[in-house]
Amino acid sequence: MIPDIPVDEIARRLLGARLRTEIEGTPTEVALTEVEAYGPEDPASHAFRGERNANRSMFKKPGTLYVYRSYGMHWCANVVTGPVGTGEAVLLRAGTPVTGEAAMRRRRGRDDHLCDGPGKLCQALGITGDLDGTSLETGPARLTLAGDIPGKVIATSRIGITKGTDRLWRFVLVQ
DNA sequence: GAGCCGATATTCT
DNA sequence: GAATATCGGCTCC
Repeated sequence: MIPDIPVDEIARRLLGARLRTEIEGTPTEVALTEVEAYGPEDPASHAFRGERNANRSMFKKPGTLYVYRSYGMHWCANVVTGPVGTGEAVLLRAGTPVTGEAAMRRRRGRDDHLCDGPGKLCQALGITGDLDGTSLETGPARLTLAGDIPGKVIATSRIGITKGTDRLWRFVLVQ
């Protein structure tokens, strides 16, 4: 499912892809609009200092879902990309609702800003640490790549990091 | 809309 | 004890 190309190129191609979850019988789906790539020898990456308990699934095979807790209270979802053991992943930062918007409102407890941030995206889709390490092909959360990128892509520096800020590996879909 | 700030878990120094 | 791939609520324009 994940092509064998550099992680930043994969990140770019994930824009417009559909991420669908079916949690407790409730289907929800978004189209991705914002992602960030994290590569090997990348000081901003969780994998930079090697494999640990918390980032174990980042080293699994491409197409694995890597979920981690951020700032103690939010979940963030990543798509593992590199071959087994490399620790490459793409952080899914934001999307637009496609199906199950009512369920997203319920989970989020509000009617706006449903999935315009990494933590919010996970909450809207019902993604938690329980899904860490599951397959995006056969698990409760599934990814479908878009044929073409539906719009214009801009690349910027990544958000919320202090190292590796020179890499323009944050990709945002506009229009 | 921009800017501050508190809440909170896990890891590393 | 500090840092961190954040969010939401609150201010003040």
